[in-house]
Amino acid sequence: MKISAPKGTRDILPAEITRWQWVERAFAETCANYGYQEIRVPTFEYTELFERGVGDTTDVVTKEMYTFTDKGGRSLTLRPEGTAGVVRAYIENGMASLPSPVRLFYDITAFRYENVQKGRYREFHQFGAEAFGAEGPAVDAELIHLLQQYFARLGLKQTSLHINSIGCPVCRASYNELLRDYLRPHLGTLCETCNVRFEKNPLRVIDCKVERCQTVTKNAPALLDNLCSDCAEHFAGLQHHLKLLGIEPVIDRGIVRGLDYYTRTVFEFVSEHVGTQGTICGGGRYDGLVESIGGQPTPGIGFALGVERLLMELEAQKLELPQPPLLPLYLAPLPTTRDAAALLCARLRERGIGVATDLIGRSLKAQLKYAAKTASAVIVVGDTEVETGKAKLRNLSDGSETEINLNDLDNLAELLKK
RNA sequence: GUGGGAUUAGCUCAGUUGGUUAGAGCGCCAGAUUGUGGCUCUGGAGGUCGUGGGUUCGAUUCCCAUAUCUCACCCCA
Repeated sequence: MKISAPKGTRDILPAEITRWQWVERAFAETCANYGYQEIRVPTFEYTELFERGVGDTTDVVTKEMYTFTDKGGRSLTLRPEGTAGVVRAYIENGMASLPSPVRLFYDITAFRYENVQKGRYREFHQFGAEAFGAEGPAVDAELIHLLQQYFARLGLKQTSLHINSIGCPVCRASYNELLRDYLRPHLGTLCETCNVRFEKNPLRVIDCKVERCQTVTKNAPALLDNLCSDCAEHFAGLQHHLKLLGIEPVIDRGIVRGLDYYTRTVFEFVSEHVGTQGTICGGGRYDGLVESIGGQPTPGIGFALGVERLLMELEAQKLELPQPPLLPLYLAPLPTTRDAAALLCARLRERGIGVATDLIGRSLKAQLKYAAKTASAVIVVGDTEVETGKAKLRNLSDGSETEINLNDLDNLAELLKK
């Protein structure tokens, strides 16, 4: 045991792969119901894409990227999130000429160099969806409804939807000045980080967790109350659509989001179980992103969902998760009938039946023990059975036996499918 | 980047006030009159006690460093 998996990575073993496949499949099917099509984009991109797309002042870009130089001297980066790559693909492949809006979803691994803790890894999985070309709030509501339906399908409860609007560049700029004016007299009270935030992105001061910062910001003007009329109308429209769909959001002025590209609508699905990593899913609108990466001005909105966090939450809620299936049949030969069993096994597999037989010369007793753990039925293939063709199919869960004919494989295959 | 806890068999963990061949349960493999599983009994395989230094006659045990895991801050999914 010399080499272990790198820090922040983990193996997903057969014992848990079934639940992964389950959430992946449910996500793909839910997206399909809403007209979202899957897109697969590269695991690494030119570093510049993330610097421009995610924002070169964000923690994700400045401190957490896996960046390297390849043998051709290019600076490449393992994707820290999915949106930038999808936007790049949208532009590069001329998808703007497709019928609008363009709806896409993805299922990816992403990479961030940061300290590991509960629900957070250096290589992690995200599901996401993006919609391009729709400006009005209806598409915002569509994505939120999609997520709500996905969670319902999985049986997930106790997650609440938090929404906010962080405005457009115009109203955010004027708000930032308003906020700075409010904060300036209190700079001495604010923590060190917040003094940096004051210059860089004063919005973030509001969600600082240091107590003395919170007392300062308690009466600070809220961005939500200082939106320009277009943004305010958009946010009101979103609430109207959500109400129409029967979704009740929590208006949360504290949602700010750490990625620079967000505009207007931002939202999170939050759980109470996962502790401080309670945000299972986060997303928002990014109306300026396509243009800043070099495309035509195009409104866009999307979300990313942390798959590890989703699975943790499903477990925390003690929901019944699918278990790895047992093999339908095990064939137990004796030393004299190994060839006959091997042939029978192959013939059944050719008919699409999941079946296994002994490969290592185990005793009959040991084979039955093995079968009890790995299969749901067993047939002992002995000399008598091979000669007469008559054998017993034993159900390993209740011990019941059924007479079968080893020469009538189609019939046996039918029986096993039940 | 900062701080707390941990690291002994595949897994969950004992243990030694520093002393010969380091233990248990589960799991795995095999056997209990050589054709019938789950229970029981018996036996077996499997460990450089995370790694590297130091103190000591002697270190799994004490000290230092380091790695990894884990939890939290920050940030994010």
